[in-house]
Amino acid sequence: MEAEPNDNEGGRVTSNSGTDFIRELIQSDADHGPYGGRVQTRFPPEPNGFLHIGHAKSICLNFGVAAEHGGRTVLRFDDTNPETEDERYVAAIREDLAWLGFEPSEVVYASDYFDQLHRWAVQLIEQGLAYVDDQDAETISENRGGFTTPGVDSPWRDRSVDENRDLFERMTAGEFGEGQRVLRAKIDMNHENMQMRDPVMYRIRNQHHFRTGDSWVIYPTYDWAHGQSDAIEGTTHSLCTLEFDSHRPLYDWFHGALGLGDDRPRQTEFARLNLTHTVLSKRRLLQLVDDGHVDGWDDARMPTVRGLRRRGYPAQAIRDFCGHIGIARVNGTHEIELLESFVRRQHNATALRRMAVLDPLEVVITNWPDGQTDTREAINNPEDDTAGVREVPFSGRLFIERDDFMLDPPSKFFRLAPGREVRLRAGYFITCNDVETGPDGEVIRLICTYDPETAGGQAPDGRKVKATIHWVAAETALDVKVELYERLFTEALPGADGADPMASLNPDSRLTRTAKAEPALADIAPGEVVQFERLGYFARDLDDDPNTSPTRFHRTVGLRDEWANIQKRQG
RNA sequence: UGGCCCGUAGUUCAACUGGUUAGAACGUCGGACUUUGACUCCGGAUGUUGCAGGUUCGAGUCCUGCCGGGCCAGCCA
Repeated sequence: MEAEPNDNEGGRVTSNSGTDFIRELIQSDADHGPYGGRVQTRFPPEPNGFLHIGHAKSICLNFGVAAEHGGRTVLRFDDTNPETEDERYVAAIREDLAWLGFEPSEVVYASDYFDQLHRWAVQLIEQGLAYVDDQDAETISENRGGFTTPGVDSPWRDRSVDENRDLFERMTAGEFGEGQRVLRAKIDMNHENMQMRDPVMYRIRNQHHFRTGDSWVIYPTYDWAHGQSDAIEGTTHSLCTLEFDSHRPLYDWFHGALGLGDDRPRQTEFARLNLTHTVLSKRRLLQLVDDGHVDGWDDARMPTVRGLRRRGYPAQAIRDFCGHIGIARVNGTHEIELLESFVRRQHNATALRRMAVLDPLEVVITNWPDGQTDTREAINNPEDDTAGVREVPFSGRLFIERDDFMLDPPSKFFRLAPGREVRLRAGYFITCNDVETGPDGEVIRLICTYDPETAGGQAPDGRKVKATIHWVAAETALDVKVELYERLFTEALPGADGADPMASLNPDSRLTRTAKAEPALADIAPGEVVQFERLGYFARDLDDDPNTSPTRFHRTVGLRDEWANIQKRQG
């Protein structure tokens, strides 16, 4: 693995260093670990929500490291809690995973292992390492103790093996109500690690499970199901986020108690992804949806895979980002700008160019032959010779961007102003001779002339212009709805210092405009991303009717904008 | 309050496991180029490696103590 830092060959970007502590561990295990060179990972989502960019990091890691060693990655749905889980999430997760570009070696469910888990639970009971507790949830919680106070043994902790076995079978058979009894591991109520104070293995839930139906009324907890599922599948490296660090001793304890061999799975934790100006917790995302701050899980402002997809973020850019940010044990927050830079890099190479005007200002060309329409040829993508050219209609009445004109421009402003000449991209040079203003002094129309000698954009006399601006011919313009997005949260770290994250929700995170666009925009398919010249990348809505002219675009990300920086600096 | 994890440019990560002047990306600033103020190219700035001691010829790396942040007391995952 001699990857150069930030190697961008073939459009694939490697991580900062090309390696990380997890890859080093796996390499070492592959060389002389207990797995005989085998590497197997798993991605274990709970089917109760949609995948987001944080999951993408985990997916890239799990699938990435396995692939690097010719290993396998299992997609395992962690369906141990029928309360919130549902089939529809399974479908969505599989779809998102495929869109991200990953194919699992196998698709399984923790519920596939319910029989085995149950047999193992009985085994632990017989070994005297698990017991049925009759205490209710509140009492169990009280008796668990605190960080500085030891726990109190349950009065049912020393039941006989026979009684435990009998009670557990009756739990399984549905003789008791929810919350009446649980199965607990018998470890140490005085352990300094709270996870080891006799954790619950099974609880009673009289609920219909979307896969096992009504055949079970007891369901394994995460701690009991997860590590054992890993073991059943032959996972070698169980990679999870930092908050499970304190669960690792328990993860290992179960395997040890069951007498698993040295080739049992090992858990390694890494930092979850955080991104500025957004939230990534399931709870917060749900809140955004439920409170109607966004249209749904697939709203283009959501950091969900579906949201990013609608927004026009390419899977490749997401993968490159995940590969680049690396893996560490430090809980940090990545700047969303980094993700955006990968999105731009990708689209710059591949996106077709089109012209659209978001805030139209009318331009009348006084020396243009009345009623005549000309056709200009424009390059589809200067970064890609194979993308070809297209025809753009030109006429005596045009729209340009309101921002591209100033009545009284500062010295740094290069664009159009009274008496100034600029180039219309792929068109002609035009000069502004006069300005029509409305009652409040606002500019409503520019009176210009064009230079017929500058067709194609070059002046035969060699004179230069300081700016090239985009434009659209009025008569042939398409009206399209364009969604402009700003940060979902104004604060870089919503909820920092204990604040309510929702307090920094940006009320103007979406701005809808009706843009004037050139006719060739009709060539763009739903889901496809184009560059509106000088403005940014825009994705045609996925649900737009492919048989009609485009009606809706989402701004994926703006272009880098030096002029905006200059303005910002000068206040 | 106890235990565990973690502190390296603004941000995220490197630093060949104790060895020369601590690097890169994104961001930022300046310049070149330009029919996108984009892209590309060149260059600059930003570090008391959290702090204080210690070991050593030599410490970002090892040790001790502080400080700061995160996680843990669900029958959630």
